[in-house]
Amino acid sequence: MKLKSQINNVIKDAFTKAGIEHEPMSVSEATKPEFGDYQFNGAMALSKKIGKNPREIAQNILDNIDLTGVLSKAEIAGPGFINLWLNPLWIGAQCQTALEDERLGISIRENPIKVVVDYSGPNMAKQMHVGHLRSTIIGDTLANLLTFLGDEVIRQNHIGDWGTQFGMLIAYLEMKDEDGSVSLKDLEQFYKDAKGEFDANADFANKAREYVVKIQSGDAHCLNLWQKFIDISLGHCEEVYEKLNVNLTRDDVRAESFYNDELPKVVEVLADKGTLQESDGAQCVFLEGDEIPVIVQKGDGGYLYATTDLAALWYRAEVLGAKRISYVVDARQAGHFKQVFRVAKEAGFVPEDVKLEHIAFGTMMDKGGKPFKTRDGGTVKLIDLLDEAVVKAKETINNKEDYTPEQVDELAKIIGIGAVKYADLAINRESNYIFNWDKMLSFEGNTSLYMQYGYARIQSIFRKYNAPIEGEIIIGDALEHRLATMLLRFEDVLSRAAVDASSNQITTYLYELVTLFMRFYEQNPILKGGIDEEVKMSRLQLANLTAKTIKQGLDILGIKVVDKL
RNA sequence: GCACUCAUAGCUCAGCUGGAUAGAGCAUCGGUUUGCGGUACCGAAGGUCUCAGGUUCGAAUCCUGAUGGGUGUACCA
Repeated sequence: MKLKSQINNVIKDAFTKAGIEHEPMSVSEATKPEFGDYQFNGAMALSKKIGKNPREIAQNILDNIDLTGVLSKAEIAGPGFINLWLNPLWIGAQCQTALEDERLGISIRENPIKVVVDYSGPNMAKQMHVGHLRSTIIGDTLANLLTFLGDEVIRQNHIGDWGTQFGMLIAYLEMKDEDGSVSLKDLEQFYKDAKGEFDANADFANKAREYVVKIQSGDAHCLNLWQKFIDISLGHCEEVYEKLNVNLTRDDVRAESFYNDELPKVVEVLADKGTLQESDGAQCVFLEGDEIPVIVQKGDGGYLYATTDLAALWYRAEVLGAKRISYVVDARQAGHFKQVFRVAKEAGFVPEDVKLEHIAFGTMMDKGGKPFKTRDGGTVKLIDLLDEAVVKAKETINNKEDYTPEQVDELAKIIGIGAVKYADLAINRESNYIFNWDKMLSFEGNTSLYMQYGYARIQSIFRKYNAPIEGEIIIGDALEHRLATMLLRFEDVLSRAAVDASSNQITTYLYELVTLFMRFYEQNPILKGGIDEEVKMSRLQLANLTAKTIKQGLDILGIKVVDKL
């Protein structure tokens, strides 16, 4: 239900009837319940354009506003605000419609576009660490969200599988002379060992360098080893994706190496356009206003990540046909993407109408506000963090004796992983955020457990009331009215979150929804004695729609729900 | 040096295209129960939105400057 545009239409009609030629600005949610459900603030803005005083304009709009359908009441307040009340009959009916629909009344985009979401992007030389968490889950949420709204989403995992370090790694793999399944269990250690050998053993170092060249020139033996290495390393990542409940598969992988053949062409095209300049032996594009050039080819002839990114942009826009390309990458790379996007547009790798965006996010910090590290200063492996979350989640489960050990484990997984993801997604992605176990595993405040608890509580109602539900949703009091309105806002929230790629708009909404439901439920009994049958039916349906909305919202965030906690 | 970014309650954070008395949670203090899941709900207290100007009928939000923090600054990705 596109609630806001429904209300906007009513205002628009009022404008037409009132003979106001201007396009009305959009209504917004009322800041307080006393001010109604929505408010229209456009009268003040119009006052100068039309040359009348705002209250007069507001009165004119008010006189022409239709109060028989969507709205039931409208009032002028203050300098010219128009406060709007939704019609209880109408919102009741709309909730009913939503409840009967699989998609909860949320429309599928009429003009869907192809969107590439580039996220996760682990380095095959190392194990995934906490730094990959945000890219992975923010990107996954964006992809889930756009898919749900009807866009054609192409997930792209731009893994780092190319570069000088791989010569060293496969040379070391060969030296160990085994299939890799043992020594690659701990990539971090393997990398360290290889590096140790590289530094200590000149013969090995030479061989490593030799292997870099061999891979790049397509030597079968080396490529074979390299492939084996990548397969195992990617397998580690997939374990993490599985644990994280993230929808990335091998089909989504377009590695750096995938673009190898295109790299010389990128440089050629730029040279043909005349945008290329040599500087200190390197091939560069100097952008107007930027001091630092974009280097696309090194002095020794090698290519750089900007080159690969340009090739990838071309591939995504021209081959895949994307109209929106979203890079979910650490905010520190803002400068890089700004430049690469400009070059891509100016050189025509990407058509003008394609939207390129860097979905930047901040760093994960520890309690002291420092970048998140292990006690000895190393990076925290993502898999360890997730396992710890599950262990800690287990401690929060109260009546373990009600479940089998397997059920407890399953529950702990859902709760623990959900808590980590929710805590991250609930923060405005652009700011750094402080990682805090106690906070994220708390049942209080804007946490996943509060949502889970709310959801489980509703499920408990339906376990108790196991009979057919008939009748209509009747909006009887103020809390029901607010709850129903909140439920109908879901699509507006999702649309907005899709534009801004901001998951925290979804979490904020869910938190408000659950809070509102808890209040509603506190004051409006459902299954207690003395409740009128019609009212009971109505409230059961509101509860049901609330639960479905929570579930759908968390599903987009990639978080599972459980019926019992 | 230059560029980008952030600054909101003791703490952690919301605040959408500028709108009415700036909102939550934690912590503090107080209240609600013969309890449909109290891991809940209600209330109190807590703010010169870093500072100084400007634009506007109207600014936490937009612009300029200052201060303080973070990040980036050509052949790594």
